[in-house]
Amino acid sequence: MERDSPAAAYYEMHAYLCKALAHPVRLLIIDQLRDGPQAVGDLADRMGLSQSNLSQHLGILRAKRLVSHRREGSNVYYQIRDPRLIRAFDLLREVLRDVLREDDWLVGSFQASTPAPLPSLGRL
Amino acid sequence: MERDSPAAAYYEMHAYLCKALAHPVRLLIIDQLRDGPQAVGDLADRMGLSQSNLSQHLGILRAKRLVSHRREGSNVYYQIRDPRLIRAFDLLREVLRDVLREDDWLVGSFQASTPAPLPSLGRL
DNA sequence: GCATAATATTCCGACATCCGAATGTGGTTG
DNA sequence: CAACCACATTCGGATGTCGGAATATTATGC
Repeated sequence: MERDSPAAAYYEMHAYLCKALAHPVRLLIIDQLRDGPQAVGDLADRMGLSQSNLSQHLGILRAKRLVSHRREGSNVYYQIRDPRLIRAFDLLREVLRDVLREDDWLVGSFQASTPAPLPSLGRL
Repeated sequence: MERDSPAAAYYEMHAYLCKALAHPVRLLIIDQLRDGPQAVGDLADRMGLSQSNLSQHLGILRAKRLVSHRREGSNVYYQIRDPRLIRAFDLLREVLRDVLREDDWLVGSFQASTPAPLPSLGRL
């Protein structure tokens, strides 16, 4: 494949989109928006995140056109743009479940290399 | 807020998996393995990547259990473990297509001047 | 207009990822 | 075993990402 072919550009953009999924907080946000729009404040409360940090993550999802937002009064409501995003999310989660079932992976390489903790939430 | 709840750990691992998709070269690899196993050397030739770099990316996919590998003679063959990975790949590519159609986010602007902070990953 | 609430953006130090070069490892061939 | 081949791993510097604090923006109520 040529280095700067249109195909290569497509993979770059695809990766650019996927980077939005490559962070636990943003996955949590997507999962929270699964059943409809949510106001930023409510999300922050429920997720136990700082306002600034949540807003930054929402900004990333917004820049990549994965969520849309509208003002309503003094609040801003975010929602998922495309339901296929949820389907992709769920597919990857299924893959993850099977990976975890196959071998004892959790106690192996993962925990060693990722010390980052997270606020809790939600249904699995 | 329990920062180490099982739910949070799940999102962390989900993100850890997604990071494998968050790079154009690894997406290209996944696409190349779509129709069956491939030897490392063939992949390197076809993609025009350095041996070292390809091997590092394969190592990441392998560590996350997204591909499996087997020796055969002096070659090593890689393949996708779970077809749902391909489905997720395709879903996200569809979402990308529509995103690009909605706003004219790409056309002409991707290569010359970046409207939103699109990352330039040097060379593919 | 002023004060306040809700959200966004900027700045910056800490940490993670990327890639090439060099080096290591295991299998094959003579 | 020695020389190669196919591939993996390590090292290091450049570059990118993260999150908190501070600051800016946009509405609402008075």
